Amino acid sequence: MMHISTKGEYGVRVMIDLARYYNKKLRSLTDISQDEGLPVQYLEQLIKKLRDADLVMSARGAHGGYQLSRPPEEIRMSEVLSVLEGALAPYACLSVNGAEAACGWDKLGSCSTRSLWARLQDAIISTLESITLNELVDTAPHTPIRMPEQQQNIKIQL
Amino acid sequence: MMHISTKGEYGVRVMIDLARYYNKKLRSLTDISQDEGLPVQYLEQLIKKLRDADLVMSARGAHGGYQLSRPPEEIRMSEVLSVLEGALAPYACLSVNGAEAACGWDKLGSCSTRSLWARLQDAIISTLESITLNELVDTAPHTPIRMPEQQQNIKIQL
DNA sequence: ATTAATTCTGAGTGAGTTACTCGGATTAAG
DNA sequence: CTTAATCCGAGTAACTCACTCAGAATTAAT
Repeated sequence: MMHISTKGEYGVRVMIDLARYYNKKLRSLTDISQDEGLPVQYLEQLIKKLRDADLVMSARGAHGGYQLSRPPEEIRMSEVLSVLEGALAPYACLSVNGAEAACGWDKLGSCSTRSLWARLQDAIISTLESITLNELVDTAPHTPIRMPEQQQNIKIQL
Repeated sequence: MMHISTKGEYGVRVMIDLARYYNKKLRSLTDISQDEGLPVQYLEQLIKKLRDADLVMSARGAHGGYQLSRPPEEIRMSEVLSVLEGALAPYACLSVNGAEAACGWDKLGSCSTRSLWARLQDAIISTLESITLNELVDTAPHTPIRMPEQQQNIKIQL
């Protein structure tokens, strides 16, 4: 029911790749794309978000590329994913700063589902905050691969 | 980033409504629709899933309607939401019976993001399993309302 | 200087999903 | 027989996703 889009999936893979080369050398998108098996031009879009959020730094021109702007152990998955998937709660029910306006139902005094989504959100956020980039690097042996067949969303089964 | 669609949101609201009338009387969709402020014909689709999953029972004809097939305290939100949102993990990375085939990357020996999604899934499932219908009924005072403005997805902010 | 390698940027696109609506068939109560 | 309800399948406008395309800007190496 809940799914991570390829933005999140690919973006995390890019971050893991960059973590492997942290403090070693710059990584170009074509290199990342080949080693991780992901479409370059799509990655350009994703990494722009990561750069805007100051999670990665870039160097332009020949022999340019990207690198993490912080050590992997200081990068939490909550940050990475909220940047990639574009977090924002249009329904103020779930806005983080509770001061925001209420949703349509809430204004009328009874938002029966609010506590449900709130607890779900808490669970998601706290687990993602508890996982840092270096944990993922450690568990994954690095063997460059080719791209699998056409991608789709990754659905999380309940 | 992760969002609950109106299927999940509306479906939960319907279940809460039915829980309020559990063992009292049948509830017709038009009644539910008016009291909860939701489009009838859309609810027809949703409640079909709930019935197929044996979460609710129906009676046809005049004075027909729906009722829960189990007491609210025996209905977990994990059940309700998986029925409504249609759970299935196309990427076997996340299939519940671990015996399934691996995803494209996994076959090649390195699925670096697997442990991340697995931990996220665990968190989501366990929180939803821990919440039963009657909890939501208790916290929400019942005041029939009209439909708010046009609905959209409910996004969960990170 | 020129070329090649790279980041950057904006626009476009085909396929799929979402959130519904429409039209009607079936069933049962009064 | 009429009315109230569940059932069922199809259709649709708007949106999102997962990309691609085309090209401008920047820099290193030759």
